[in-house]
Amino acid sequence: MEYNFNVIEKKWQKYWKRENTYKIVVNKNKSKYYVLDMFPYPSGSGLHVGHPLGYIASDIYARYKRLKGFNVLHPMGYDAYGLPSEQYAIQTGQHPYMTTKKNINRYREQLDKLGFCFDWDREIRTCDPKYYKWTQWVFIQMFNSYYCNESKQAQPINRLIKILEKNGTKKLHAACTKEICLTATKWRIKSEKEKQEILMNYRIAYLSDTIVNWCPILKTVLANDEINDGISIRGGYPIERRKMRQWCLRISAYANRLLKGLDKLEWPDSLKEIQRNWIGYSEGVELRFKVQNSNAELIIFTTRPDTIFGVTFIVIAPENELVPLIIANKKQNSVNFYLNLVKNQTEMDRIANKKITGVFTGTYCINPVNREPIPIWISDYVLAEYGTGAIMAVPAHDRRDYAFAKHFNLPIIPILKGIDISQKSFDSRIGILINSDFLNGLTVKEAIQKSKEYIENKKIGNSKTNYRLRDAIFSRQRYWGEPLPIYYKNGIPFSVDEKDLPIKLPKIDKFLPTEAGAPPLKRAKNWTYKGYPLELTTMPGFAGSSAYYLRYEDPNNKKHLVSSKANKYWKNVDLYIGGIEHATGHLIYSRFWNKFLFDLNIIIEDEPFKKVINQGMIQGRSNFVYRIKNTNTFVSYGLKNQYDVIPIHVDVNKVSNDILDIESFKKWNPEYLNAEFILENGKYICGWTTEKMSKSMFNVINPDDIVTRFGADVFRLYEMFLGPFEQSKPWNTKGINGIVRFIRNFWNLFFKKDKFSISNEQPTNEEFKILHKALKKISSDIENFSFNTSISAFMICTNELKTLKCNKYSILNELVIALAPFAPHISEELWHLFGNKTSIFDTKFPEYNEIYLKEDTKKYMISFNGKTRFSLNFPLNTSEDDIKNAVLTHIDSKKWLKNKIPKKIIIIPNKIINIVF
RNA sequence: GCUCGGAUGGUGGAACAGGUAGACACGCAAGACUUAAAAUUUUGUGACCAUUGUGGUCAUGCGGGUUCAAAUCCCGCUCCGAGUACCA
Repeated sequence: MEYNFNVIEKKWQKYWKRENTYKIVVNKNKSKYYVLDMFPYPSGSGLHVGHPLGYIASDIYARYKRLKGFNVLHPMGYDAYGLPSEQYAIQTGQHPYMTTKKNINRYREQLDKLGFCFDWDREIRTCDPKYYKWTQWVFIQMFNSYYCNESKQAQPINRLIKILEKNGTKKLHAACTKEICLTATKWRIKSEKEKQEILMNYRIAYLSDTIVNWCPILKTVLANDEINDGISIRGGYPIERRKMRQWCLRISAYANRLLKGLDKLEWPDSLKEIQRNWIGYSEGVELRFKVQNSNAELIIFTTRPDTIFGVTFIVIAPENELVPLIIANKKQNSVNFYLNLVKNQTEMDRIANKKITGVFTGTYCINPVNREPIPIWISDYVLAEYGTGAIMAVPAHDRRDYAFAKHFNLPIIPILKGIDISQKSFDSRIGILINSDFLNGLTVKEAIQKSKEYIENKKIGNSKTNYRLRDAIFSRQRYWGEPLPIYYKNGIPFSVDEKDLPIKLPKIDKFLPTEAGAPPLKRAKNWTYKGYPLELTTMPGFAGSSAYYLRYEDPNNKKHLVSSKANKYWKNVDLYIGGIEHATGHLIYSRFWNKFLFDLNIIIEDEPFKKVINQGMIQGRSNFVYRIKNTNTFVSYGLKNQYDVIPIHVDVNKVSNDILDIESFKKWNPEYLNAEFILENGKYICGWTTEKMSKSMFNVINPDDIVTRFGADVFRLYEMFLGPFEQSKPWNTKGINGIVRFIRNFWNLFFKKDKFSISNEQPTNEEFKILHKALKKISSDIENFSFNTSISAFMICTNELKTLKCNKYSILNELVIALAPFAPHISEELWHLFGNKTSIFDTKFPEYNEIYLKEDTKKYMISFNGKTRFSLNFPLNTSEDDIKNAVLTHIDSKKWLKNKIPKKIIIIPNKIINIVF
């Protein structure tokens, strides 16, 4: 009987829906397993074949775990806030909610066709007020918390106020924007406004003047992970650096925990490495340099205190607050000129201009170790936001300082023995110190240690750990995002009362910023709370996705983000599947939110995702035709070198197995209607290459088309068979026939002349062996995410059973269950043909049994000098001597070995016998 | 620049811990079936040499090394990919 996937797939999709097969509830008798996909942003163009890759893998794994007896939570939802809907709204006036809703429906339709086992009752959308109520709620908790460096966790801001009232800032171990010194008396006499400003210095969600990435075209601020090379990732617009008052999250306070936490996670090493680099741990010292003829002190951070005798100048960032205090009178003009120059360049200019610029302040400071005066310079190669925004320059041992010194003709003092610095600096940390007084003769490592001790003993500085990780800027001057639950009373920000959440996004007539440049929410009527104005900015894209996994655990809870009962059962995500592009964005922010909620005792795990797997990208496979220059003649791929040709992208849907469908190509574009073709072997062969899947390259494959032609099961199997899950690979419909054949062969095992025909005979040992060998490989491959090889095992097994004409129930029943995670529809159909009345997913995954895999003889490879020649079988417990003798006899019988005498015979039990001549 | 990956037939890729390199699949070639094509099916398929057959030589980016034995471990290089970048 022909396998009619159209009928069968629809039938079972309806059945699963009707029977609520995938509805999951807490069940204390079963262990939980939480499989999560990174939820999609529903874009207007729908899914292409690359999108479902991760969903298929998670679906297979979730079904597998379910069959293994776990209570599997496998939800899905939508990350609904985003720039494209907003841009579309600005252009068309259509409310982004409508666009988003339409896109979500389209996504759902496409996802449903693939037969996933999501529990749709738990669906969430980040733009739903019922959901973003909790995003706002977490923000309020952050606003009302500070980070205590002593207990290493978030604490209520009221606790901080009590400490300030009692001791001032003296014993305050709190993460802060900048160090403040204040006595309790002084704190008490501050005005309410002043007090609130001081608290802002400590809150985890705080308002601050920071240098931000401003995109003048989008009229909004962007985070570091939202830009690349000075250009916004969404839209590709240039970025400027501006100082603005913004809401920020003090993620930097968690830097150390975020770094340490990585060690116990089962994440890909590359992903962990990216996060480690992004957090950027560096250990060094902070040194105080007194400014000559002034009370000012410059604090600089260095990881190389051993180079202190090589310091020949100091450089501070143009934005450094101390700049006005330092400039000598006579240099006022030239410094101002330079500061203006720096201010007016965009981020892109700064990156593009590798030019060395800077200006001398006319002022000197004193090297705290050797008391030498050192000139202070200003240059934009020093960043205001890292360390203290000032560096000690050691041109002999730092590439950038070297370039600067050469450019402005400043002295260069080497402090390591026997190095050549005539062409470039010597940056590596290997060598013996010279020119360095008490450090002379030490290795760099020893010198770092000794200089550190010296600096601390002399009280001219202290040890310090710096992180590269910056606080997250949390304000966006946009409409389509969660409103911040903040209102202003006399200019002082207060958080909205929790019982008044959610603060719903107001209706506005236009989605653009106002003419005066205020954020779009300024357009809203009555945008107030208790009569006071509400915050105008909205939350960034990562807000809604930072704790969404918790909401799936208890999606309809009106009182809590997640009940402790639900959280105690479902805990955190066991397996999280998604792209590596979220390494420095979503995956860091969620870890931070999660740790914060953990500190507040709202949840019981301090990491959100135990195991992460990154799926590879599916690239497009573009096809080309070759047009002979200035003609309408196209030449086949193999002959193109004989002509002067221009390659042209051709729609991959007009090509099959790289052979062009000429008629369909002619109709594609009126220009080609009368085209001529130079063929090879009667065919027009197209060239091909691997590129990103995109409309402009005509290489987009729509999963709907594949499903229509081959069915969802074949599509699922083929995506997994394409190659290793974590590797990027091009889509190529060419090989799909292999899967079609496999499914047909598999199906035919159950049928004889169009009739379902299964025998109840006892299988032979050989048949059992075939089955159990496959089961062993399949289950271990699923556990290792090696889906392609596990499908190979199915193919081998199917072919072997086909050869044996085996249609025995005991064999096929188990095989069908094993296939169910991959091809749920066909398996469910066959399962019901066996006479079962419940879903196949309520049964148990078959265990393999070693008994059937046992061999009575052991195969030994016989190799000469390591090169394998032939193999011999020996009964299991043959002694080494017997084996040796047998081998020697065997060699003797070979004519061509007559004159050779073995020097040594090495026997590796059960494996190999190597004979050395 | 720094960090992390990777390189295996015509193609996608197998090879668990160093032990038969190329599983499985695509493609290709030849045969069967067919008026023909498609589909199906059988056989072959790393390269080279030899051949009635058994066989032999070379092969996992390049050059070395360790080992009885290396795609796998070590050292050096080439190329490709990813992340990050005046982070002091």
